[in-house]
Amino acid sequence: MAQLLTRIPKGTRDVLPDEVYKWDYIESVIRSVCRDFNYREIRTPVFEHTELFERGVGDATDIVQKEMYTFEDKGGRSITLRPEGTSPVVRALLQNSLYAGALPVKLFYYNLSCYRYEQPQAGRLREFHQFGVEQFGAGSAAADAEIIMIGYETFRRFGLADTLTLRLNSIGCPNCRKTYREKLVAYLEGHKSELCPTCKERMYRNPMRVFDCKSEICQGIAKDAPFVTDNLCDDCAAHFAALQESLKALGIPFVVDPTIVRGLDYYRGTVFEFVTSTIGAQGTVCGGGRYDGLIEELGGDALSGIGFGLGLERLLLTLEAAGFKFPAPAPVTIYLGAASDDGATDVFLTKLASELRAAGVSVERDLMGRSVKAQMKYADKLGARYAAIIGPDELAKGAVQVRDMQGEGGFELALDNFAAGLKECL
RNA sequence: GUGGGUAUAGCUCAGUUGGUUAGAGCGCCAGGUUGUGGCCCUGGAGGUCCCCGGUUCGAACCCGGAUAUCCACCCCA
Repeated sequence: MAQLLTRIPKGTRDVLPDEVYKWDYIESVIRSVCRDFNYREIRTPVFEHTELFERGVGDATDIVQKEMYTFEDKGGRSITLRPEGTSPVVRALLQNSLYAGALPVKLFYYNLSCYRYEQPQAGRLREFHQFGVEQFGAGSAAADAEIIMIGYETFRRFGLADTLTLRLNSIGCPNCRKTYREKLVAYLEGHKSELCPTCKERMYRNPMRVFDCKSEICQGIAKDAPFVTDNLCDDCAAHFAALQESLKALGIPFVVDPTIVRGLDYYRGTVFEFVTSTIGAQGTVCGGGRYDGLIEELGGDALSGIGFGLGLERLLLTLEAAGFKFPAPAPVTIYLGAASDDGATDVFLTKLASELRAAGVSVERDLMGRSVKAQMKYADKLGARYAAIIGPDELAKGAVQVRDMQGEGGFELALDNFAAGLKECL
């Protein structure tokens, strides 16, 4: 390789021409899902004021900040590249009073690029892309079920319904969570001496992390620890039960997993993840939950919200691991070659290509001045449906032999009516 | 931030105990008579063996460092 001036930044990816069609296909499927559920697209800027992403309180904040791409712009404002999709959407909802119309407000975003300063690994990049849905105003279990259904339906349309596991949990409202937290900490304090150093250290800061600690000893302790799901208040328990009933009625398989945690305080009640084991250690393809506290946190009136984010790179990895066959893009319809490099032929090819394109036929013409044989090889490589080689003979005769590149033989077409003639053969 | 693996042609990779002009497959280009692809055959182009230093008569190979990348940990809004 030649000495390059610079390479792509760590944790970022080029999407090359040979793989763009996969992204196009994913987009078309996801847009069809959003249309069927009647969600409307919203687009927000790549960067926001840093305060927007700093809203969480407590220890989560500085952990979060460590991974944010934050800088000062020329006007002295603190700017951050969005690390996630939900808070910009909430900001836009409030700023544009989208809540003032009929509720619920149902929004989605697609191919939202997000930025986090992390150590890259399988399924984890510094720039990644998300599809997400957000729904505001409905606090019912039916609303939860609809959001989860969108995720499930998306995976189902990709043939991944059996590849992914839906994990479901309720982390309760602030009241029952507080009670539960005290209970859990008290339990852990009883085993303090046995816990691994990490768990000991985060016992007060983030006690629920003990549930996904890798240490066998901690797992043994966690097994008998009190679960959130057994310690919900009556309202939260009823909501969670109703959601599970809905999912059962819909035939959506799930497992209740009390270890699913959300780091930030504004999460309420339902949280869920769609997880796969086929793409490495970062197997959460889709994660979401109810965030009834966020809207107030950002200065709005009390309004419930629920949504999910779905990692498009991880979705692509999952599809490829499953051997998914993406529909191939249509190759060029016809290759126009030059039998000689005289000016008249060249001008004629230019005009003919232009006519065909104006008629909606995709055309590639010789630009390299290569031999006829080399041009035919090139047309073959392109996967062109047809090829026609034009030179003085054809111009004199007013007709050309069109070769069928997918089979044998071909047919003759008049040059003065070529576009119309070719379209009849398509 | 921490740990491990890897780094040789455009791509995927060989490369002997350290020894002369560093290889294969694929891809690319050109030929296999005059103006027609696929299969086959022949030829060609293309390499600072990631970079810097060390050991040695001699380094792609051994040693040290740096960088990049992959994977995992951490974390996961």
